[in-house]
Amino acid sequence: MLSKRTKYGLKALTYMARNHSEGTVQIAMIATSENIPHKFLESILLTLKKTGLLGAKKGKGGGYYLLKEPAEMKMTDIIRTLEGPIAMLPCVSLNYYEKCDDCPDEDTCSVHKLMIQVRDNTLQIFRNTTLADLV
Amino acid sequence: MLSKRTKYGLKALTYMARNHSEGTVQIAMIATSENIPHKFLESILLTLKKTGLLGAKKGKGGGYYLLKEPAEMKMTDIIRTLEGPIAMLPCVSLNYYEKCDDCPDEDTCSVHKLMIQVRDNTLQIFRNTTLADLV
DNA sequence: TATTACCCTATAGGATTACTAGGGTTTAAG
DNA sequence: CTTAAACCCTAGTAATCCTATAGGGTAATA
Repeated sequence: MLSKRTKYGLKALTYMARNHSEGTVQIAMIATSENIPHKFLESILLTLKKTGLLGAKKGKGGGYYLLKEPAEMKMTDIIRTLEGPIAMLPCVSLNYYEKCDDCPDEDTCSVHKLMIQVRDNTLQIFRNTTLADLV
Repeated sequence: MLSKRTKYGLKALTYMARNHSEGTVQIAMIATSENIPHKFLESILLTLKKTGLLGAKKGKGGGYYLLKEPAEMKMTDIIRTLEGPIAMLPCVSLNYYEKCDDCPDEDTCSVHKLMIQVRDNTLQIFRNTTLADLV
């Protein structure tokens, strides 16, 4: 299951992509428009900024803005930033790999093989979808 | 992310499928062989029994056994029993549907559409994979 | 210089996860 | 018919994560 954090983040980014031409967007705008708790959204946009997906301008008339064209922003990057691993098991994660405690040998683990299939499939969708596709 | 509960359950079922010809299998056997905490596994097998995937025989010489041929046991059934919804959002779940609080209209929600894609893809894998494929 | 809007830390309440404890009940074997 | 094996069931618990809020600090602009 996706966390609300990720879902909210995606909705916020989509909102920004829709209003892309109009410069900066304020937290409050997005929050009310997309029904996201203000302070929660604030922390989400902050992490998106830290990972280089968003830029921000302080002071009056400030706000957040996309650092890349929507068509350049892949789902893989967004979701990994907000949610973490895309894989369903740590032992099949490309970016957050971790060995299983119980499994003596990954190559012969049947669950491992199955989850690699799922991961590859999901990854293909996320790689081929950009923010522009969501608008 | 899959819970350990689901992962352990899948491993246990696979173990049972491998030793399918030999009648009942005891919890202790599976637990030691697959490195699963005994009592935890007990509760997992219990729920698999309640949903009709496993049968059990009490008393000396008893144990658990598969109620269907491995080739008849679909991943969808197993995973839904142990993990719950397969979808990444409640609003795209077939079996555990729930409306989102924030979303006024699902049909125009971009995140919704994306997650339907992912669900359909994952579902196709799980529908076409049986316990026999894992052995 | 006042206001706006982002920036940052801390934390609280609730849910979920991964177990563990402790015993009850049924069944088959000796 | 007794005993021990093995499933059955109910609680509970420590740790972690999730969602969200509080409260103020800082930079920039009008």
